[in-house]
Amino acid sequence: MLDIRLIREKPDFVRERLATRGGGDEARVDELLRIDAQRRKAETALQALNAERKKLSKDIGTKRSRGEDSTELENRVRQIGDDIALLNEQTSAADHQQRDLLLQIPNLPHAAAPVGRDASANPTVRAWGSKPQLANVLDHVALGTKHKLFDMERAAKLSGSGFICFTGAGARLERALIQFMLDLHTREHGYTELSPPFLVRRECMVGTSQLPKFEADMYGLEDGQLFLAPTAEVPVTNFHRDEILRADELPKKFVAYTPCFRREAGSAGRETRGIIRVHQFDKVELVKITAPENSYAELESLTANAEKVLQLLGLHYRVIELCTGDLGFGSAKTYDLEVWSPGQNAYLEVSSCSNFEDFQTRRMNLRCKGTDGKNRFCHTLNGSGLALPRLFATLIECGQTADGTIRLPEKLQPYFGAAEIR
RNA sequence: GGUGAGGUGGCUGAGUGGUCGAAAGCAGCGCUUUGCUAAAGCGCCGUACCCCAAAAGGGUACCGAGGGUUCGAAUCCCUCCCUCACCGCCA
Repeated sequence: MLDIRLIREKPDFVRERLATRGGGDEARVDELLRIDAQRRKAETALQALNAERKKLSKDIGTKRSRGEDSTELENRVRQIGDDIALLNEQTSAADHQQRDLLLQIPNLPHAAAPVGRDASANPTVRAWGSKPQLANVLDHVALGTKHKLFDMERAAKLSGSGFICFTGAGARLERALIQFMLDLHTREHGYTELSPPFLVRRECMVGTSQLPKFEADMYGLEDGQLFLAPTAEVPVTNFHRDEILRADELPKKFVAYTPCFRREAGSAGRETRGIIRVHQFDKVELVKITAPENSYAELESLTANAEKVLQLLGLHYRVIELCTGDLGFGSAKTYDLEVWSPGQNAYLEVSSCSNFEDFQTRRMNLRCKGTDGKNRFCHTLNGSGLALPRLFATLIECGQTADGTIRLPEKLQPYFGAAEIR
């Protein structure tokens, strides 16, 4: 959520930054300014009336205690009460209107973000490794079928299309990857492991900005209050919601494994083959809560932490920075990690590392006390470390050998319990 | 799911209709005293928003959340959330 004061004081700046996203949100600034002015006007009038009522009510108390007649005062206060009720309604209506609108407006892209319309304008920041030389490449679907690593048809029988059921060695490989990544981030990178609930309240979804705008993409329970978490970002970032953290306990670094549930409404057709895009997938997520001045340095290290997974698995990848038009709703700056999939003959996004600055903490009222004793909104960051299905797919594709076995990276072998899948 | 007891400032905890944004204690900050530490004394010590060009200053709201009663609500009533205890059910 943007700061209404920033919008009030620098409307042109806000319009200009929003315009770089290409979503047309800059057009809402004027509406917001109008509501803000209304709100403040009503609030000022309301406060004046409240002050008067407060004073007169005390006078009534005084008069009564002296045994004097206070009927006239009471009538006056009663009248003020009616006016207050009216103004109160106006004030809270304007207040809600303002908040509702603010919740719909995306974050401002970082000043240095590459400006562009869509993914084609995303610059590559760096790359690691090189494409493997493979002959007669089978893609992950063929490999998975051949080695019985997952069963798409039976998963559809259970839950419909877009679901996957890992089987046998495939299920074990999935589990090994999760364990491997959790160990790496907790032991080598200093993250605290969280195992959060997968169902989260509506407020949490608003806090991390999945709601109100993207409700159609979420799985909600019937009561409308609980949602299946679309990413561990939601429960983990909201862990400290409504708190004031001490400066000396920052940054908070959390890692969590959870399944992720997404309707992916309207996304069928592209990049949906096999297990590339499903309604439920596993992910290990990194989350940081930082002091405002450190968040960009923390984004670099968080991204490096995610990259480390791919490096240890020996998978070729590139890091791209999202341009303004491709940036997620709440993010000010995002790096995507894309791993090379020989089967898809394409790079696949396996991680998205973002700095939300105070966009989320404003929504969830998460602050920290500065050394000057003043409360400030923390900055939040998150990144996949990593998403499982695409990593799984790439791993088996890259591990395929001429003799038909799938060779696993050395680092993973102790977790899987074998060097290869036969 | 049922019954009962609760939710007050960083913490403990008083407060059942008016002068209560809220006693007191602890923690924290400043000053005084002191050879150091300690102790004692004094003062300060919540958050958000509004007015003001800004500062100074002034004001309003907030005692789990939201409604209601009342001239006036931390205090009375209703709904919800949460915590604790016991019962039921259950991996």
